[in-house]
Amino acid sequence: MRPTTSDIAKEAGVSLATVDRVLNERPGVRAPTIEKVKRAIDRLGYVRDVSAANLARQRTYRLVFVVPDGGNEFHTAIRNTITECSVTAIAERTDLQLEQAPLHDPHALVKVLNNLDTKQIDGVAILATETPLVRDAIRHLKESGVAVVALISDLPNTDRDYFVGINNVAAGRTAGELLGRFAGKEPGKLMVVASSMQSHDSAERRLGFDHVIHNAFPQLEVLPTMESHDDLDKITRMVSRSFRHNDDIRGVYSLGAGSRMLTRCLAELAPQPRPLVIAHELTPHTENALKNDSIDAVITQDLGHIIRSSLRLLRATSDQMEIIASQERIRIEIIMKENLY
Amino acid sequence: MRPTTSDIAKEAGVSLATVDRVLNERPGVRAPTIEKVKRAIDRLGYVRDVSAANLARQRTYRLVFVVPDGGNEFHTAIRNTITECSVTAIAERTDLQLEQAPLHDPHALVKVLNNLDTKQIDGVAILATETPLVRDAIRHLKESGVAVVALISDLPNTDRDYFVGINNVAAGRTAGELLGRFAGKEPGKLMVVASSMQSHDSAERRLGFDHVIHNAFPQLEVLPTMESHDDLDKITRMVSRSFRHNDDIRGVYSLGAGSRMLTRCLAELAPQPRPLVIAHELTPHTENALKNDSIDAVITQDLGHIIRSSLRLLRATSDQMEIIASQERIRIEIIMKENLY
DNA sequence: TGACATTTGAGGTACGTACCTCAAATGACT
DNA sequence: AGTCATTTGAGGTACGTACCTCAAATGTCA
Repeated sequence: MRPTTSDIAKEAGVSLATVDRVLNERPGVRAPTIEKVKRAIDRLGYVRDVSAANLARQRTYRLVFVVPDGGNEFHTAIRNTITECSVTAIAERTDLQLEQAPLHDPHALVKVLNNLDTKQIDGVAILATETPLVRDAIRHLKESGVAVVALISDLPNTDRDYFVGINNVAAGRTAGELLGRFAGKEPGKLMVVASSMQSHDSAERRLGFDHVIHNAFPQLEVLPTMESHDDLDKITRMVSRSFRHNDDIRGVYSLGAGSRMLTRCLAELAPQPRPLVIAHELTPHTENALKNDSIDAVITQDLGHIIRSSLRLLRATSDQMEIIASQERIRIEIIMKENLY
Repeated sequence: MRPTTSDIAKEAGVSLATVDRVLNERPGVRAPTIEKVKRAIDRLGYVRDVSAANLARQRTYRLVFVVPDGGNEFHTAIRNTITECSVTAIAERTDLQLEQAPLHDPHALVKVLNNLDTKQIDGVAILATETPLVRDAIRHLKESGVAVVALISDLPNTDRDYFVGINNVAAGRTAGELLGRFAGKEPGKLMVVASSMQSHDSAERRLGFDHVIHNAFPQLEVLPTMESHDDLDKITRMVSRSFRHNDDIRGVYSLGAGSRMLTRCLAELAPQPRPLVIAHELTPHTENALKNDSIDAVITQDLGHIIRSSLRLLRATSDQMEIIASQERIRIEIIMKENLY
């Protein structure tokens, strides 16, 4: 049987109330007494029964996810995953609230963050790009005792507690290795398309990609990044010009999540047989593209894992509990037609 | 606030005791009353507070994992993962017990299974090959009210409640697609090595592999499977003979987890540049092999996810709770040097 | 030593559910 | 209508922890 608080009280030779004060870090216990209790806890191997504790505490975790509104199918997928998780989260006494803010509008985002009632909230998960304004807003949240995690794109110079997502340099390297190996020995050029190089992750992916291609596949030349800014006409013009100027394009790397436009304009513009295509983020669209062979591979991260990991981290942080880092690592996943299901 | 049993009692116009009888399927309630209560449950969206229930019930889940002893580094990794998980499982009122049985000795396995005290146990997770004896033992467990899941290798013709692992045909297809694409257009032969074709998973992987190579990469020829039976001399002889007879071996596919011997004998026997190598299961050894470029890719499944998913499924089954299938799917992961970390 | 603050103990209630007992109400059947 | 079995209600205790109050014990300092 697991030891209970009373067992500790007996073992330490103190009363239940004192054990309780130590366990919940309530004031009014002298240092030596605290030590006595802690030693008893160690000796008996006591672990607090979280279920009973939450029951007694009537504890419900109130967590907020702040993610971009509208945007591409990836952002939609994120919002859907959060909504899905909020159902099962109820069983773990966790209320999820979804807040949206325009992706490239720091002011709007900060307004959302500052409007959060820090008294009511235990943690916030944020998917955004880092700006000084955002840094200040996060500092304010942390100072109010709210746990903060960065989602998918890290906010390294802020006070966030954790980053939940993949290493984007490594993701770019993975794309490079895959594309390089698929391309074979013949020389050729690689097109790189992003929706915007504003965001940390795109820049990091490009970095990793270039590095691997340059070192391991020198026969391939990486062309400058084309930024679509989510504008179909613009990207069509750029891609079309690129194909006219370069007759030996072996592959295309889509850095961001806006692959929908890319595949559409490739279908029109690309010579046959089409160049290799590697994109990021598994969405209904890229899934389809894999199935009908218009994309060769997708580098992705499991959104369900990301959200569930965020939940665990936010809860643990606001309870000041320890976390097992190895169980929270998000893998860089490679999805091809055959391991899609 | 979540509705409680008393809320249901009020809503249904019955007493708390009756609600309790319905919830816990105790006898002595007439059908129409049961209906009334169930409708109230639906109307209020009541979900039983599992923590409180377990607390009241003094419920601890006693689960047993039966996995192969000794064996290769993959089996060691499984045992380690189970041991790791058993620590965190305590916080969820779950006691894990690890039982070992020789991999290819059905009698020993069945002895272990039959020795389990079904009165004391809530669920069993089994990693084994299917034989009639095993089928009977599992039936017996199920009849005694024990939940059963098959781990990693399915036991399709038994009474197991769930299979936790990847689709091995798809895994073989993935290996095929990867190897085919890496190999390029030139013709060549592919060596396939397994520790034993006894096990379902090896056979299924081979099936998927052959299928993809045959249809998508007809320039490649798949050689007959070589069975190592975990014998280094034997596998060395076979591989050596194969290299002598075939001068155009482009790739090697290691079906099972026994890649350690394979890479060792490839290092000695394979011509330079070495053929492509794809193996299964990420272990310290394959991880190392990826790092020093003696393997090109590893197809794997996340053992942590598998164990944790098994825990959820076993607990849910023995509580007769519903499962969210989408959250329990195990992905076929592709690991290369760059997404290893 | 007395006054006072701090620390400790004792006891209580609460959380939501499980499970028990006993009495009361209801229904079925003669 | 009376008997009896079945169904329902009322009330209780318990699980392990949190958090509250009040009294008692202990320590500190003048």
